[in-house]
Amino acid sequence: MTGIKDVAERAGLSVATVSRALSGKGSVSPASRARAQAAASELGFVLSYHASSLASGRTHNVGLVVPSVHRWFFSAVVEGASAALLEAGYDLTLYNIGENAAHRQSVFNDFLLRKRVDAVIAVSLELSENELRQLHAVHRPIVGIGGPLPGASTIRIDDTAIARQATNHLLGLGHTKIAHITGHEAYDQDFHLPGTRRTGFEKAMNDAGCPVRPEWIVSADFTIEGAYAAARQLLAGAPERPTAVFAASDEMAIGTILAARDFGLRVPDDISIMGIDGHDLGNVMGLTTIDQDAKGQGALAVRTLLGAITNGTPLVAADTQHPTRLVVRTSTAVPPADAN
Amino acid sequence: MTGIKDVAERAGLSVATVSRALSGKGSVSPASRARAQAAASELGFVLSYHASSLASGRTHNVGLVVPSVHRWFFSAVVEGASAALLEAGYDLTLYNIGENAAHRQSVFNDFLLRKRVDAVIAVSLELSENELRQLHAVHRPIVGIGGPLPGASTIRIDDTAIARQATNHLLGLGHTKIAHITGHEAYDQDFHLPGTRRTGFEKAMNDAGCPVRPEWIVSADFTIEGAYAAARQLLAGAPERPTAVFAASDEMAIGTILAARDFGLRVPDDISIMGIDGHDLGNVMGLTTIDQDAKGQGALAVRTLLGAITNGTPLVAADTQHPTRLVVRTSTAVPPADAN
DNA sequence: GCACAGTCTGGAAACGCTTACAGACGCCAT
DNA sequence: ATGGCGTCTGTAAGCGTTTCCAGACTGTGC
Repeated sequence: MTGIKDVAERAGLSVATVSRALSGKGSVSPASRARAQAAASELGFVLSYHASSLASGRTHNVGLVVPSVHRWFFSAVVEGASAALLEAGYDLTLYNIGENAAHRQSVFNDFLLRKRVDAVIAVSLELSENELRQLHAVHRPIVGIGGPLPGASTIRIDDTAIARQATNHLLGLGHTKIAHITGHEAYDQDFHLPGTRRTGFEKAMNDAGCPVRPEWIVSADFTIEGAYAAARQLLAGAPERPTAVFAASDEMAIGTILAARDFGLRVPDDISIMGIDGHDLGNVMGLTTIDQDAKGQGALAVRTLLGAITNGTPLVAADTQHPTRLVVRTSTAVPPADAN
Repeated sequence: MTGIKDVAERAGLSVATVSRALSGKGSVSPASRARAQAAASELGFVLSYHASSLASGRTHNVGLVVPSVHRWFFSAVVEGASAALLEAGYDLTLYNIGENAAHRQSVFNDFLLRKRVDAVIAVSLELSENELRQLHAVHRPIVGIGGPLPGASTIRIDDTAIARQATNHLLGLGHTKIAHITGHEAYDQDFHLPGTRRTGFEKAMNDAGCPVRPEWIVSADFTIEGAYAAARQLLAGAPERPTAVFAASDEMAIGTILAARDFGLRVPDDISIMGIDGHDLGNVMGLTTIDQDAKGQGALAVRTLLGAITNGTPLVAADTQHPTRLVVRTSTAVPPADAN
C-alpha cells in the first residue's frame, strides 16, 4: 500500500508538507503543493481514512438513525441528507433500526458510542432517556427530524398546525362529516406524531363546531396497506359514511383512496380524501396534501450539523420549523349534494 | 476520554491483556478477563473505532452503493443488508448515488477508495471499466446485486427466465395480445435489466407463436408515475388494445393498473396486468407478480461478504442465482370473451 | 529432578496519518 | 546592518489500538 511517505519521497518533500498540501490546511508554497498533488495522483494515493481520523479526531462521518428506509418519508430524508453529505465530503453511516428491539438497543449501545461519527441525525425517533443520555455522552452534535429530542436541535414541521390546516381545507369545502385516519397509539412512543396530528384535526373540528365522531377515527400503521385495511372498515359497515377523510400521512391517504375505489366510491365526487407528506405518488393519485419537503429536511439537518461541526459551535437546542405547502389536487372537492 | 490505558490501570493489567480480554482474541485467564471487563464497564469504556481499525486493518464496515434508496427495490435491499450487518456487528456506509453524475464520480473516486470499508456491495449498477478497476484496486471483496459485475461475485435473479415465466403465465391464461412495459433504454447502461427482461418476454412470445407488436412495447423509468404515463398512452390511442400487460417491475405494473382504472378498464376482467418484484403494495393492489425477495438478496450479499472477510477467502467471482416465486393474485385472469 | 509444551502476560513496535513546535529564509522598515 | 515579521518547511510527538515477541509461570511425562 502506498502511503503518504511514498508520496513525500517521490515529491521530494517531507510527510508533513505533503499532508498540508493535500488537506489544504496550513501554508504550503504553490510549487510544493503542485508537486505533492502530482506525486499523489501518479501513485494513485488516497489518504487512509482511519489514520486521518485517529490523528485529527474528525471522522467526516455522520450517523443517521431511521426507523426504516423502506418507508417513504424516511427514505426521502435519507436521500436529502445523503446528497448534502456527499457534497460536503462526508460519509453517511446508516442505522436502520427496523422492528427488532435488539437491533435498536445494539445501535445505541454498541454502534453509536464508538466515536466513529462526528454527529448524529435521528429521524422520527422518540428516544428513551437512557438513549439520549448515551447520545449526549459521546459529545457529538445531534439533530432530530420530525420529533422533539430534549437537549438536541430539532427540525420539524408544526404537526398540529398543518393537521389543522388540512382539516380546515376540507371544512372550507363544506365538509362536516370528516373522518381521520391516525397512527396506532403504540407509534406515539417512537414517532410521536400521530397524537399531534390528531390534536390538530380535533381542534379544527371543534373550532368549526363540527362533532368529532369517535367511530370515524381509526388508526393504522402509516403504510398504504395498513390504511387500506383500516379504511375498508371505516367505509364499509358504518351506518353513515363520512364525506371526507383526512389521513395523517399520504401513504395512509393513498390506502384510503384505494379502499374507496374498491367500494365503488368516486374520489372526490363521493368522498374527499387528503393526506400529509408530499408523497411522489401524489401526482398520479391526484392526492391533495400538505407537502412537508422531506428531502429538504434531510438536507437542512446536514447543513445544521456541518455548521456546528466546522464552527465548533456546540449545537444549540433550537427548534427549526420547516416550511410546508398545501397542494390541492383532485382528491378533494365539495361534498356531494345529497349529503347534508 | 477514557482509553484502554485507563482500563488497564484500573484492572491492574497491561494494555495488551485488556485488549485481548475485550476482543476475545488470544488467551487470557478467566480472572483477568473478568477484571478487564469489569473495569471497562465501570469506566464506561468503548473502544475507539478508528484506532482499532488502524491497528488491525479491519474496519467492520461495509459500503453499500445504490442508485437511490428512495426506490422500492433498493430500499428493500438496504433493509435486508442492514439487518444482517447489524447482527454481525458491522456498520453500513451508504452511498446513495442519485441522479447527479458528479456525485457518482466522487463516490468512486473519493469515497470508496479510502480504505474505509472492508467490502463493497453494489446494487444494480453497471459499472464502467474504470470504476471497476478502482474498486478492485482497493483489494476488497465486492458483490453485485441485480447486475453482472465482471470480476466480482454476483447475486441476482435470472431476469430472462422470470420474464419468460411471467409471460408464460399470461399466455397460459389464454392471452395472446400482450403488451410489455420495459425500462428506458438509457437505464440499460446502469441497471442492465430492462434488456434482459424484455428478451425473456420476446422469447416467450415467439415460442408461443404470438407476434410481438412494436407499438405494444413501451418504456418508462421504473417508477409508478412513469409507468402510469406510459400506460395511458398504451391503453388510450391504440386502434386495438392488448388484453394483458407484463410490466418489467411491480412499480410499473402498479402504474399500469392505475392507468387502466382511469380508463374504466376493470382488472382483471378487461385487462390482466402483472409485474416482477414482490412489492409491498402487491397485496393491496391484488397484483400478480414474481417475487424476487429483495431483502433476502441484501442479506445474502452480506453473508457472502462476511464469509469472505472472516475466512480471508478472496471472494470468487461466482454468480449466485436467487430463487424467485410466482405469486398469483387477482390482477390476472383469462382474457375477456369478446377478445379473440 | 529435568526438559518441554502450553498458557498467560507485559513491553514495545507498528498502523498511517496530523499538527505543535521550532528553525530557515526572505523581506521590509528602521 | 539589524530586528521583526510572515511564509514555508521538517522533525517528531502524538492519536488509541492490535499484535508480535519473549519471558514467566504452570503442569506433565519421563
